[in-house]
Amino acid sequence: MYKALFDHIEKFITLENSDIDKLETCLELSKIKKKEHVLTEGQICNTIYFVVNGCMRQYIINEKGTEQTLQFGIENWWITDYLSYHNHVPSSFYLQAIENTDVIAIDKTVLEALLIEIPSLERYFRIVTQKTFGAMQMRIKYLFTMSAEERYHHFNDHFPEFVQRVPQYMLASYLDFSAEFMSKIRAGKV
Amino acid sequence: MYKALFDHIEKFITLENSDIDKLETCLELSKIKKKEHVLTEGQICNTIYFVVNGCMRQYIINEKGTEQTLQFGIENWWITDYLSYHNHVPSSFYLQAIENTDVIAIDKTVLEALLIEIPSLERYFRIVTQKTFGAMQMRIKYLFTMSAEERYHHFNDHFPEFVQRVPQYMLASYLDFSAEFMSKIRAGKV
DNA sequence: TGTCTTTCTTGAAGTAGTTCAAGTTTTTTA
DNA sequence: TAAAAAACTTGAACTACTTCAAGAAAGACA
Repeated sequence: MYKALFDHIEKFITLENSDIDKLETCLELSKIKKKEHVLTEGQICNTIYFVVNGCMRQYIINEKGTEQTLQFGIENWWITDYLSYHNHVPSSFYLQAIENTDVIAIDKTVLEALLIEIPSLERYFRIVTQKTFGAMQMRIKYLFTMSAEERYHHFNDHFPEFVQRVPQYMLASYLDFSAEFMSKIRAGKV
Repeated sequence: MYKALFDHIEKFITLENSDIDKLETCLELSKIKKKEHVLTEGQICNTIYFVVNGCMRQYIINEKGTEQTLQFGIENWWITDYLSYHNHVPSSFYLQAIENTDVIAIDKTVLEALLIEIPSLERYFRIVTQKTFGAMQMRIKYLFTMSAEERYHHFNDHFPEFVQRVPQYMLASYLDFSAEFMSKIRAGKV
């Protein structure tokens, strides 16, 4: 089960066998049930999650009481609240499983120790974060330049399987429009 | 002039004197004139920029021919197109100085060599990128939950000096509304 | 200093989305 | 397999913005 993570790491750096052993002793697999939270608003986030199987999401509840999904995390993605994690401040977000999900959860103190033991992991996390940041820059571009309908079709063209996998209302909020409008787009009534 | 960067790095890691010497030989200061570009759409981005003095921005030109600013970079910020940088694909963005700006520009090949020579720099970049990513997550939250007027006041409350520093139309597009609407918000006509 | 360019302002008209409320369909659970 | 819960649909009314066009003000530079 840890293999998913080892494989992912080895896309970016080379691990010695001894590193793999060290890593293995630090990791712990955790099963998150659908709808279960691993972080809620106001908590301090001290953990970083690698999704092995399933799907997580980061969301907020706005002042109208509606959930808005800001980020999804599927297989081979890391997900956490980096601001709360690094600045040790209460989180503004919820982190929830939207399927039964297997994650590797690494506690901040464990990770710190690990990064000292295996410095090349710094490189791994640096590259992965920068690439994710690059994807986020593109997402902002799409949010800024495309209409709701264009965003939906663009997303659907690029990730058709994923669109089938999550409730429409979550995807709607991720693409920054209402669930009702999503319905109308899909029905061609717009 | 490099001191700004050394100081910034030492907020996160400790540099040996020998590291500082190594670093110093690799860095090159570059002066970017106001309105000058260091990256235009379609180019591959092979450089990462640390702003010492002045201000840069990342922007696009949308299909109506209007510029939309996606990101600003002021003193002590790194700015680049991470997607183009890592995936070696043409950039979707422009990177431009909006004031006469001093940057430390590090070429990808130079940086790669540097990171091998000074592995603790991986840690520096990892932490800086993750913190910036955290800030970006908050930005998305604000874009999703606040009205145009709220976004303006919120930004103005947090960065009043910066608001004075850039043209309103650039800030308007960064906050994702039109320059005209910005005018009306400021005049209280909304 | 004057001229050119850039930035900001204003109002009127238009529109891409939201909100609400109610009903229907699908999925989950006991 | 029935009942409950979650997710999706629909139309009508509304609104937070955009767009356009034109003029005014401020800033830059020859």
